[in-house]
Amino acid sequence: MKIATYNVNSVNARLPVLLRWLSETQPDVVCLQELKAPQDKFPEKAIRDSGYGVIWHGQKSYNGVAILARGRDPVEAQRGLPGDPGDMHSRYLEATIGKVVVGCLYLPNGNPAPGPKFDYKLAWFERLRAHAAKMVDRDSPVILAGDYNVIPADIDVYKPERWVNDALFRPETRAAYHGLLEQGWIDAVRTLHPEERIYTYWDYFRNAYGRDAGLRIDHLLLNPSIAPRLSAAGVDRAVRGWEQSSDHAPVWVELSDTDPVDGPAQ
DNA sequence: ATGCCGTGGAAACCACGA
Repeated sequence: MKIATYNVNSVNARLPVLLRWLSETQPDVVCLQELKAPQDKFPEKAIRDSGYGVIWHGQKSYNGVAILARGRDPVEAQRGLPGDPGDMHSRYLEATIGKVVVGCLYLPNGNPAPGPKFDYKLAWFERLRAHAAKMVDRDSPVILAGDYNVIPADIDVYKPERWVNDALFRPETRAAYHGLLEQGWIDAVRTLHPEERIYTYWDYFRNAYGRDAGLRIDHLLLNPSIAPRLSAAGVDRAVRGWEQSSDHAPVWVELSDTDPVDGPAQ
C-alpha cells in the first residue's frame, strides 16, 4: 500500500500535473494540501474519472486539504482540527480507508516570527499534539501526513544558517515537532534514510530546484502499530521539474501488506 | 539575503506562501 502527500499549491492550477502523477505512480492514498479552491471549485469529476474517491475541505483563496483513495471512497472521520471552534482555516481532514486512519494536515507557515502568525502556528501545533496523542497508541494503523512547515534538523535544509530565525526552523518549531515524535510517531522518510539529504520543497525562484536549494518540510508520521510495515519511502522529486509544477514534490511511503513482526513466536 | 515567482481575488495591485 502506497500512501503519499503532496502540497499542490492550487489544485486547479496543478490539475494536469496532479493527474499525470497519479496515473504514473498509482498511489493508493493521497493527501493534498493548499487546494486554494473553495468547496464548490474542487475538480471532483477529474479526480473521480482518474479512478479515485475523494473528500476535501476547501477554502476560498488559501489552504484547503483533500484525501484521495484509489478505487474507494475515504470515510470522513474528522473535518478541521479539534480544539478551537473559532479557527476557520481548512487545514485538517481525517479519513478511514479500510483499516487505516489517515490525517491530512497543512500546518501554518508561521512567518514572520515572532508575531501573531507564529503564535498561531505554535497554538495549532499544540492542538495537533493533543489530537495526535489520542491516536498514537491505537492498535490500528494511523498516518499523519502533510505539509508540516517544519525543517526537523540541519540535514533537512540546504543552508541551515540562513534559516535559524525562520518560523520553519526556529527552536520552538523543531521542539514542537520532536514533541510529536516523542509520543511515538515515526518520521518515515528519515527513519529509512537516516543520513541522506532529502528535500520536498524548492523555491520557485533563484533557480532553487536547479541548485538543489531545498527543504524537507513534508512528512509522513506513522504510529507504532503500522511502523513495522514500513518497507520504502521517498520523494518523487522529478515531479518538481515538470512544467507548471508546484513548489513542493510528492512524498510517499510503501507499507507491506503483512506485518513482518507477525509470524512464528521467537 | 531579498518573495526575484506563482496563485487567487479583487482591481489594475495586494495578500500570502516558505
